[in-house]
Amino acid sequence: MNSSDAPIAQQPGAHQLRRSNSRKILHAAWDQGPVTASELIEATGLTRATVLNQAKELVAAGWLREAADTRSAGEYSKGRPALRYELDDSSGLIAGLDAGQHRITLALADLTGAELLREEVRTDPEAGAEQRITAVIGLLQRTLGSLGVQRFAALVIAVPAPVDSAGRSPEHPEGFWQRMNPNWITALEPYAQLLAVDNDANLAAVAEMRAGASGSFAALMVGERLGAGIVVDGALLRGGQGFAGEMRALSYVSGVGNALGLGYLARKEAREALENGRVSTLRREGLDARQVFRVAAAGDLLAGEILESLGERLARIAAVTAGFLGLERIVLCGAMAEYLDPVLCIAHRELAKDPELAAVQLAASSLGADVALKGALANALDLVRRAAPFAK
Amino acid sequence: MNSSDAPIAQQPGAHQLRRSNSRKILHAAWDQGPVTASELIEATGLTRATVLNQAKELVAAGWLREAADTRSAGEYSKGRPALRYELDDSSGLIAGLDAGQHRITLALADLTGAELLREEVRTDPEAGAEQRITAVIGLLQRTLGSLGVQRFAALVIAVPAPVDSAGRSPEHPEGFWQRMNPNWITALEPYAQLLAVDNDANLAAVAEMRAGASGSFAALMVGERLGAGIVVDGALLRGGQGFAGEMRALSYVSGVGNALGLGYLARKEAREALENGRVSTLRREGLDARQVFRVAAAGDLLAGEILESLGERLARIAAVTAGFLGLERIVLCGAMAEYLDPVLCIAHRELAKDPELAAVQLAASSLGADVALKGALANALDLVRRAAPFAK
DNA sequence: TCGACTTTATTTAGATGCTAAATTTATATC
DNA sequence: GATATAAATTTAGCATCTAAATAAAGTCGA
Repeated sequence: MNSSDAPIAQQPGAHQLRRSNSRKILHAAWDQGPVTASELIEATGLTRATVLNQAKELVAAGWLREAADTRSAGEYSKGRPALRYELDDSSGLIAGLDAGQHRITLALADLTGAELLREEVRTDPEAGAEQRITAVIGLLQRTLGSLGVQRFAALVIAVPAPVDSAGRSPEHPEGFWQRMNPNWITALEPYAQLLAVDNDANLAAVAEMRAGASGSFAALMVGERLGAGIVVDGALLRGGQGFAGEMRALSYVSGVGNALGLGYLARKEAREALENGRVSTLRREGLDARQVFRVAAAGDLLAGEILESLGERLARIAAVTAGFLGLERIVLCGAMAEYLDPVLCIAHRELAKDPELAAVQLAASSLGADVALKGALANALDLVRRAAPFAK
Repeated sequence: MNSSDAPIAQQPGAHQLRRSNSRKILHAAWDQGPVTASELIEATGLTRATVLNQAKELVAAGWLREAADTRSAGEYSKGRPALRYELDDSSGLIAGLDAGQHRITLALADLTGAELLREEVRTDPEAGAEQRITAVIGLLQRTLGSLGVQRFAALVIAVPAPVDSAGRSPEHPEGFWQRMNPNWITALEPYAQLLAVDNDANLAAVAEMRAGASGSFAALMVGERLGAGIVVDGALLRGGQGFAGEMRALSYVSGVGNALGLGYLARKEAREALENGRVSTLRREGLDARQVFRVAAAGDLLAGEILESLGERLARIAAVTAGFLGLERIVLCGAMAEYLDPVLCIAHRELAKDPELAAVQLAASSLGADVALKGALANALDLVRRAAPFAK
């Protein structure tokens, strides 16, 4: 009997998860070339009416564009020619940034993931956070400016430090992690719609996933210091404060004892042996891992011994990491991956001694020295795909 | 100009994810007592019309029931009394089964998770798969029969073996894992609508999560053999063939060397010391871990040494597992957890020596000897909640 | 006991985003 | 130009929501 006016306010908001089909359609169109509506119907299980409707909206929103029709594309067909849509790759740029200790590399790609250009600047490894930030912002502004683009659709930054889910790195006694990750997220916020920071090994793992790895595996960076990106059941692990994949615990593993990288150890062992007067074809000038491998291949005894010790070490590291987590595969990443084969052979031999562990596959990555950067790009692309279609 | 009839068949199906709001409402009503529609509006953000509509349907479907109205429940209020709904807990039973080596325990609970009854049968640890299956089926049939229930809404089985995502266990040289998990999923399919098998340590981890644990931690079973349920970033790890949390790799950890449990080692070390003629108040008859702890508390030197060695061992195990994964916490589970304190103290002392590792919290579970069973129940409840509302 | 008041349920009228089916359009072939 | 084909477009209808108005069920004070 309430005859007063006052309408009862009911919750507004809503509209929640509607429009989920436009995402379906966009995703189905993403990685193929031009697609006809019929193919989209097939792929999404939606009705023709829906597909055409949504496709029209996606074109209006700048996510898709109409391509030449089926007939002109070659496939002969009777009947009315089908409309064809393709991803409007000009509608956004994605970026990956490898902010390493000595070098900062920026890679750009379009929305299909095709790389467009790459820029690189060197930095003083001792440089403070401020300097690094201005160097990166300069690089970004220059690149954006020269392309006449406001900002990137997504930017992912690879850093040599643990990174938690919020993009922060824990404190390090010497402040190294803070220097490597001076809160990039807030610093670079103006330059990308979607932004993420991650550990370089984690991004290497992402790159490996994109290249086909699946299930449970680790991407192990083997150069200067060991660090792993760990994927279990298809999901990248992060852990408290981003510590998953940190290799400090190797100090408890017998026959390993530290988390030093294979490259570092190759140099160190060679240098020490030479200082102790060992005979070898190794030269002290320009002594690096590559030289050790080369000389070993030519039959040098000392270098051979070094590789032997590295191989045994690697086998133990693989056995332990894989053992606790049920990893099926360990992929060795970094610049050394290209010439790591001899060490891999030794490690395989060692692993085969314990049949229970033979299940772990150990292999070198085929993605080259810039895996982390590739992973950053892959991750950036993924961010866009997951968020799309969003307003631009 | 095609005036023929032939209607173009367009995709049927559809209806996909609609009705998602009924799930929202059911979930909001699940763990509270009786709830008014207004409270559901608040909790779900939906309109009154929607909430009442869906609630009505959920009542019809047997998931909710109407409870006494607000007024009669005590809270005074003016105006028209609100309808109140509550979970119809009589509408389904969930079950957890701990299918251990020596003992099989069945626990039943209603849909709120309140435990109703527990049954236990002993089994010959050497019994074959067939025998174990018939024992379990007998137990289930008896229980279902006595309650006059067709089948459980969900049943989760805990087994002492690795279990992959399909519920299978890998082959074990002695066939142990197959005996413990003789493909329970297919064997027990008639007895529950939702069915899952998992490793007991994994389910212990689930129980800990239900009890409030979050982030990254491990539930470590410490009795006869070590085994862990590992949770990273809130997700339970499984790994290839379910091997995540297997502790075989401890054979590579210096000062540990094997995956034997603390209880087993306490007995073994005590027995060996006595055989070597060590003086102690320990008695050889009925020698078990508990006795070692008791005697140590009374000042026995030998027992004290044993606890000391267990503590140091535990510290290393914790450091290694936590180190690789960034675990924030390790919870010790199993029957021993209740009296494990002295060993924990020693382990804490050891961990504190390395400040980098002091971040790992080490604690005994407060969930008692039947953690795995509790986890199985929790998991079963979760299965139902995730699947609900489904046809019954 | 009656009515004012409060808080809720119920009803009614759109809006949205889809399906299903009929209809129209664009092209190739004969 | 008629015919066939395969597509786009239109139209109707349905399910599930929101928004707003209306009815109901109780309390409270006079």
